[in-house]
Amino acid sequence: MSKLPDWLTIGQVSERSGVAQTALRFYEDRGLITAERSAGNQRRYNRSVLRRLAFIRTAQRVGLSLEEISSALATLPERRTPTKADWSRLSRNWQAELDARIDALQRLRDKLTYCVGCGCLSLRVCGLHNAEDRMADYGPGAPRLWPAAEGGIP
Amino acid sequence: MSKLPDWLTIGQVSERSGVAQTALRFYEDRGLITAERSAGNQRRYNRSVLRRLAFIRTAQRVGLSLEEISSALATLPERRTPTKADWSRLSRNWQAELDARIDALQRLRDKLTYCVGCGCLSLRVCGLHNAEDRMADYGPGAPRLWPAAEGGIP
DNA sequence: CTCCAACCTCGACCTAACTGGAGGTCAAGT
DNA sequence: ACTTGACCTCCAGTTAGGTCGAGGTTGGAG
Repeated sequence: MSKLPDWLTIGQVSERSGVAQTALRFYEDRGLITAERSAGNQRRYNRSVLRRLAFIRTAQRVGLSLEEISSALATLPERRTPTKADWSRLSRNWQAELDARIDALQRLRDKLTYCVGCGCLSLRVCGLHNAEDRMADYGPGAPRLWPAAEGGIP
Repeated sequence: MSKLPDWLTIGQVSERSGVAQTALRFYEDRGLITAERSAGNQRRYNRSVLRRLAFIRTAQRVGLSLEEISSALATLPERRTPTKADWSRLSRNWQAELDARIDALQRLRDKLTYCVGCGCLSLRVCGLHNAEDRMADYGPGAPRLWPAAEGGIP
């Protein structure tokens, strides 16, 4: 049997994940990933980092900040086995956030679908248009568009 | 009947939309929104800007850049009525993009759901884990994680 | 042992998306 | 006429998420 090592160099991780080496060091700096070091101080990654990176990039792609991702991943110890309780807590938080974002996306998409039919984004009179101007009802000192998004995108 | 004006000041738009005045000027600068000017050079917004802002913020929240949003909105003339052809083209593009993102989000969420069950994000042996390490199959000079995301988030 | 590609750190720089401040204008109220 | 507050422009600064390059070290092949 060939004895392929059970770790990866930064170059290998970069190539396999498509994440630049500079970004990998940056992520490490931010605590999103970790690596052992060789005798000569070079990074030695566990294969599991690939999964972690896939997770990070996917999360990022859908609009989550590195900090949000980081604090989620932080609750998943890379060394110790996480307790099921840790897991459930993290998961519950994320599910809510993800559900909200999926919802927002779908509404955005559906809005577009409707509008193709009626051309209302041209911003004249339209049922949808008026439906969204409801916020005017709150009068001065009016509410924010996304009260639920507090702590989301600033 | 009271004669409430058919336009809004920047302060009113800011309050109703929850978007800072500085951001409104910034958006205008980037061509995302427009405004008439009063005799004294102050911005006078059409109510329709509120809908546009809702759209912008929603799109942004789900990870689209201002440039992407801008180029989409750019095809919707605020003054002329857009042709149905314009509309369909724009819509098709966005639908695809949005569908892709919704998909990514759902996969992310479902992954989490599964993992709560098996604890696989602890990064030991797990069906899912291995399923994702398939990229190793491509060998060196391997592909990117998201070949389809070309031109997406950098 | 010698090479050289691949690695290291550190600090400067970059883009996107804003925010804040300085300094000035405008319109309404007293 | 004066004051006040909402507005204007312009420009510098901030945060997130990185990239780049200089200058130095490592490690595997020959």
